[in-house]
Parts: sequence; structure tokens; C-alpha cells
Amino acid sequence: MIKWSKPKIKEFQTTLLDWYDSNRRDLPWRRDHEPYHIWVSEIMLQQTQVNTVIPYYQRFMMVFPTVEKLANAPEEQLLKAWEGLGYYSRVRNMQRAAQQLLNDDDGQWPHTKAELQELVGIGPYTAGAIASIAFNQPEPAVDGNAFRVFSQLLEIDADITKPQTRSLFEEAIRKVMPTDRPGDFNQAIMDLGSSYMTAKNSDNEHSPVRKFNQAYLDGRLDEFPVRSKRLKPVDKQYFALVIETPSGFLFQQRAGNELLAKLWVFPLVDADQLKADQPELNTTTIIKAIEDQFASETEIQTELQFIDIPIVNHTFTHQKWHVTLLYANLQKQPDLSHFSGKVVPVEEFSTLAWPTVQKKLWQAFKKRQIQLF
DNA sequence: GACGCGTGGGA
DNA sequence: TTCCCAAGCGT
Repeated sequence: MIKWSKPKIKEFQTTLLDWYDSNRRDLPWRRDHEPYHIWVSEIMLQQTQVNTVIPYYQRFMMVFPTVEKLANAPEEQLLKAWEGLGYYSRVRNMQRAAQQLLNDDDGQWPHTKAELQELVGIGPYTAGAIASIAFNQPEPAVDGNAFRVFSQLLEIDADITKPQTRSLFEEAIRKVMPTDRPGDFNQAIMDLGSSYMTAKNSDNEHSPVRKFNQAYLDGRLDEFPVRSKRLKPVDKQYFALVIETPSGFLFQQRAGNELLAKLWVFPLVDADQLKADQPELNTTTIIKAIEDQFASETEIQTELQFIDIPIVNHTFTHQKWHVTLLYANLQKQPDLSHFSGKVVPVEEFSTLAWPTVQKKLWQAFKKRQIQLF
């Protein structure tokens, strides 16, 4: 697979690391090699851009400065710290891993990639990153950058979305990695992948490793990396029930096994489900059906009204939600003993972890309130 | 091995 | 708007 000579490999290492030494980005998690710092940053950086992560990382370290603080934090505080970052299971897994570390390993970090990968939430990439950066182990850390950079340098045409392709890249990278500075090497590849060798608008003409880049030399950059197309998000229709009572608005917590697990949203009614169960429903009878369904689940009687604002759209990786707002203002405090959620006054909204779609729903509702004046 | 899991940015 | 992408992992 690798046809590079030993001198060429050595020259590549020197070129890359010299460039890195004078051009490395000054990032908050690069101030030291504390495994806790590396770990938190790597989890946050999964499928998330550096500029997005920086403020989250800084806040997180203020609130959870140690593994112990993280392990013992209440879940709502965890989710609040992660609010807006997405892929919320990451932070819940991180707390489980912190507890694993304290209970099973007496708080001592394992140094090997294999042992690191036993911690929940740490996969082959993150284990390689921690092992190489924090513990100086000569392990590849193959993320999207490494896939892009090495697929171009070596013209590797394996589909990077296939799980089996990872080992192919790891073997190639092991052969060009220096044993003395593996952490810097891996980070240099990432900096390269976010500067000269980006996915879009790349600038390979000025790349420090352009003469090692076979795809560039062959004019075949657009052919690498090879990846199969992802599926289109599935359309889903919902009604969001904005129910105002004398003591606040009704909220429900998402179940632990579903999208947006453990986050707080307005009560949602699955419109597709409703249509499937009662195909005779039309626009004038649907509100009554929703009122009935809500009453049967919560014993709360409501008189809902459509809100005359556009439907709120929100796209996730694999679902596209189309949400219609319905509003009810209950003058009398309802019996909440059969309601699974809770009532929250506006002043306390900031204590709840909201997903972005809930922020959009609230904004849309507020905008409508203003229009009434 | 395929799928579920968020969000924001850029073309 | 729509599409693709960005420091992936668990099941």
C-alpha cells in the first residue's frame, strides 16, 4: 500500500512537524497534556467544529474542573453544560466513563489505546488521540481529517464510510508516523486538514506537504476521499402544545432512548401517528382529537387554538421535523397528578436544557405574542 | 454492518 | 432551500 522509501518518510515527518511547530493553532486544550483535558476536548470535537467547541470547553472546565466533579455532577447540570452542542449521549457517556475510571481504575488513566477504548464513549479515534497526545503512544488517530489527508496523499480509494476501511488507513499511517512525536504528528494532520487540505476550498498549491500529495500531483484531488452518500432525512410532522397555566408553561422530558434524550420540550403530538390511527381527521377536527388524546394521557382539559405563524422546521441528521404550534391559556391551574412533565415559569426556563428545536419553538411563539399587540 | 444520534456553517 | 460537511460512537 505504502510505496514511500525510508528517506521520503523521514522527509515527510520533518516537513510536517516543522510546519506544525511554527503554525500550530493555540487552542485551550493544547495548553497542557492532561488526559482529562484531552479527553473532554476530543469528545466535544466529535463531529463538531473547533470554533463551536471553544466556548463550550472553557465553560465546561469552569464547572467540571476534574474527573471527580464530572462523575458526581447531577444530570441536569451536565445537559445544561452541553445544551446546543448536540449528540447529547456524549456527555452522559462521559459521566459514566468518569465513574468507570474512579471505580474500576482507582482514578488512574490507562495509557494504552486498547484500555482507553474500554471506557464508554471512547472509540478507536478518541482512544488513539488520547494515547498519542497525553501518553506519547505511537497510535494513529483516524478522524475525518486523517481520512481526507491520507486518502489524497496516498490515493487510497477505499470508501471511508465503511468500518473496515479504518484499519487500512491505520496501517498506512503507522508506517509514516514518527515514534518520538506521535501526538504532535496526529495534531499536525488535523491542523493540515483544517487549513490547506480542507474538504471545500482547499489550498493545496500552498500546502507544506504538496510535493507528497499524489492526488494533487496527478490533478485528481476531487476523487478523494471516496465516501458513499448519506441518506436523506425522513420527514416527520408534529404538533407542539404550548400550554400556559397561572404558574408557568407545561414541559416534558424526552425519554432516555429517543432523539434528544433527557432534554425538555413542549409536549409533542406525533401528527403522522394521529393520522394513521384516525385517517378520517381533517383540519377542523384535528384539534379536538389532540385535545382528547392529551386529556386521556394527562387528565388535563384544554381548548387549543392554532397559532397563525409558519410551521417551525428543524432538520436533524436523519429526521426533518415540521412542527405546528397549538396554544392554550388555562386560567385555572390544572390537576397535574397524571402529567408526566412539569410546569415551569418563564423566569426558570434557563434552568432547563433545551434542544435547538425547542428554542425555535419558543422564539416562534414569542414572535406571535408580539404580533397580537 | 447499517443505522440512530444534533448542530452550525458554507456554497 | 437544499446539500454537504465537521476532531465518531453505540448498538
